[in-house]
Amino acid sequence: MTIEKRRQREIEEMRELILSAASSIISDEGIDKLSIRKIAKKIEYSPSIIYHYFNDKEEILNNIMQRGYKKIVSAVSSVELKNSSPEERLVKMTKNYIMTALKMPDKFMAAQLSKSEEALKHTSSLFKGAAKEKPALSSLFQCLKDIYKNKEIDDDTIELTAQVIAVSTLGLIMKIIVEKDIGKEQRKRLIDYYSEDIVLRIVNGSKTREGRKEI
Amino acid sequence: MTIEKRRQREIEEMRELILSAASSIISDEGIDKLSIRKIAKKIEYSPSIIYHYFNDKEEILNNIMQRGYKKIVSAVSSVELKNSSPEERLVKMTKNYIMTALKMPDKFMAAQLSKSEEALKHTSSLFKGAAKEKPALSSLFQCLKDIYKNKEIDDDTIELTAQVIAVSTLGLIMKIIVEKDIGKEQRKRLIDYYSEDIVLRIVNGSKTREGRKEI
Amino acid sequence: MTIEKRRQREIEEMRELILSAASSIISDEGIDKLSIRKIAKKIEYSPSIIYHYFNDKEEILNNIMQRGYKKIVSAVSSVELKNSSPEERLVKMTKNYIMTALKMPDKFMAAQLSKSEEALKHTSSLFKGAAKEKPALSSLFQCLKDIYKNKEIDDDTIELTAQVIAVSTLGLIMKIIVEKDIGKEQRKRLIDYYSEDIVLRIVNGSKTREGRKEI
Amino acid sequence: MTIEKRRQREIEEMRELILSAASSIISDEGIDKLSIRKIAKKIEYSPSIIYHYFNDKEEILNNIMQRGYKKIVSAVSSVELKNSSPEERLVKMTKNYIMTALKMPDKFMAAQLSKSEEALKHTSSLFKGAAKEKPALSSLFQCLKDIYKNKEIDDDTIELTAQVIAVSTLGLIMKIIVEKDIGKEQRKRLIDYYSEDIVLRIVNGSKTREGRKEI
DNA sequence: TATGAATGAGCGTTCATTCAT
DNA sequence: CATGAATGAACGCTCATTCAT
Repeated sequence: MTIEKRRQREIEEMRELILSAASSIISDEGIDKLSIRKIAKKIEYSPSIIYHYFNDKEEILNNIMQRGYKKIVSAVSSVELKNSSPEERLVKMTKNYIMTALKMPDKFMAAQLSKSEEALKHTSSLFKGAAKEKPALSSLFQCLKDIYKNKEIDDDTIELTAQVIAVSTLGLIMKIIVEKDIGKEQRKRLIDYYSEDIVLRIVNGSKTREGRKEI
Repeated sequence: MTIEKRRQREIEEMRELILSAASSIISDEGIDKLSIRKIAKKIEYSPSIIYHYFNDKEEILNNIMQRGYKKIVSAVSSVELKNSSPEERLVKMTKNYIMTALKMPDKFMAAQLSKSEEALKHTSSLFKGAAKEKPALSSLFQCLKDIYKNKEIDDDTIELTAQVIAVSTLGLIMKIIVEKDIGKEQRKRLIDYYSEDIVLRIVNGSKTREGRKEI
Repeated sequence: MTIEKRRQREIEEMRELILSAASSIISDEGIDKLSIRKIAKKIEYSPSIIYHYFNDKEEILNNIMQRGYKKIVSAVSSVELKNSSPEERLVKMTKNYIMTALKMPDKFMAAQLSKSEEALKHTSSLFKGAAKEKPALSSLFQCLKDIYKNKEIDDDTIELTAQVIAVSTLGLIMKIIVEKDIGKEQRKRLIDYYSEDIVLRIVNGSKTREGRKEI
Repeated sequence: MTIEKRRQREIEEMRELILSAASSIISDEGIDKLSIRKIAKKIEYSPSIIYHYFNDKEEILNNIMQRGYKKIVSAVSSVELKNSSPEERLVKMTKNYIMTALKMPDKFMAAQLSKSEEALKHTSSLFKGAAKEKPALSSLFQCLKDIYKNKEIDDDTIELTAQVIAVSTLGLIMKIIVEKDIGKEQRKRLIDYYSEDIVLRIVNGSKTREGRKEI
């Protein structure tokens, strides 16, 4: 039994090794520069051995992506501050999302930018009804509903708002990843300002000064 | 002199020919399917001649991207509705930006996601002081200044806001590109809602309901 | 002793298992799609174990082919219709040969077309004296001798005739295999016409119309 | 003009070089062991250059085969001995066929044994009506008609006879190629006996001794 | 006895690039 | 100015085989 367990562990370790090598190549050179041979060179094994642990290149890519989704989803969903206002939760959620994504920039980018069906199964979030299907978006949607509970805003609009917040945040994350040299301080300024101010303005704001008076 | 001028012109024409061929390949097949051979076939010359006009493939790509930036900059800057409010200008700007980017999705993505120094020279916009250096961001910054002209908001914050709006818009654009099958209607809904509502909320909004009342 | 016998039997069983798996792969996908891995998958063992029972892939192939020869030989030799004329036996023999070969087209082709020494040891039949060495050809030779028993035809010529009949039949078989889509009906027509008419003409026929009259 | 002609010639030479290298590999190792890389090694060029002269491996194979067909067809069709009997023509035809095929054993085998549609377009000859479509078979068919002109034999049967003669001859050729070491003398014996005796027996022979008497 | 890890060679093909002409 | 010949590296992938356990 132990021997089999050890083998299982070794397999898992090798898979991990391959995946992390792949991840780092993606982050260094971009997803379409990833090649089996490069992975092999990086882990100092022959290319063929990779096919012992994965069926093909796509399986490797799918694995990298799925790990990303899971972390993101749990980062967003796990915000359960019971005694806090929905606004506070929204801020926390946004920040969690950003921070989690920034901890795995390569994988995150790879996942979010892939147009493959496999990837889109997880990452698509702009279609009508996405708030019901996509776990991360759904958490955001619920949070917005709480915020709007005393107002008469239809679900479609709330979903739209959730989608826009999601993609906006994504834009910030991506740019922070791409512009890798902006410095910690500026990075913090942007993230804090965005998640503590901008997001709240989006949900609470009114379009114009005049509009605001009317409320 | 004239003969040299003609030569210069011919060179420019050939470069033009090559670049537009390359552009159309990128539009048709995506940026990573671009190859020197395909360009050559399209312009009906031999592959080698291309190296008379460009040092290598990268130079071609850089040129194409620079054109992209220019289009974006002019799309954003050319909003000169003199008789309109700055808010109206902001909306128009945002929409122009989105629409222009969506007309050249592959080039836009490639440019915005490249971590190469060449690309970052044009696309970086998150560093402190970017509003003064980057033409497109500068236009946005000016617009915000107009909106805030009666308020006491320091330039740093306005720059931050401009940066956040820029990256948010970018996020929307990218997601629309990646999720290529959301349908025209939903696409329009998102773009309109974002540029006509959300962006205005960002600039005019207050953080909380309570905060808003105080204004 | 018994334990060793059992081991021997188990080894033989395993070899059998491997060979029949290989055979079925060859039938399904053709001889050049046969691979150790596929055999291993089919018998649900690891590829390496196969090397315990065979030295290499070639040994497996040689074994499979030898079985083929045996089937052919027995198909030809087993025609023991005691009460029938040698002509009838010849017809039966030819048909048996064709039918047996067509039941294992890939193996048959591979064997007959291989120029390897191993293969030629079994398949060569054109050399002088082949009728004495090669079992299948020998059966044919005997049959011809019976047919010609009242004529004065030297053994060399009879051998030559046997060889020619053998290769002719081979040609028909191969073409039927290669032209896999001729249809059952036409196939039957060809086989019947060849084995019931042509072969008899070969053995009994005379060269020219004049010649025939003389008989 | 001359320069272009020279270039054309050089291209043709290179194609020839590639094709003959490919041919010799096929004859040495069999058609399914042919690889672009082996060709390249044999002609001492890089593998990629081959793609300057041929679009892909298949084009090379098709070329090899088509050359074969043409030679065969002309070998069979060009027998125009006006003052000779149809029987004499048949003998000559058969011998020409055999000799031509044996001059390019590799190509001939490759063509006749390929199951690819491309190849079968040229080599298939067993289907009903083949005598009308296939040039080589048609020549043979005409020859048989001349032989049978005073007898009442329907075209279908004549076609069948032509087909059987064709495949028989093929069988002889193939075996002679495969058994490459039978020696010149034996080879000649077989070819002469087959084309001068056997073939005539096939066309003129009757099934049984009794049958012959009836004629 | 049987395994799984690992290798190295090979496959067809595409590519950016160089160079003599 | 423009060409075509040529290269060498790289791609994903499959294979027969070896070896320590």
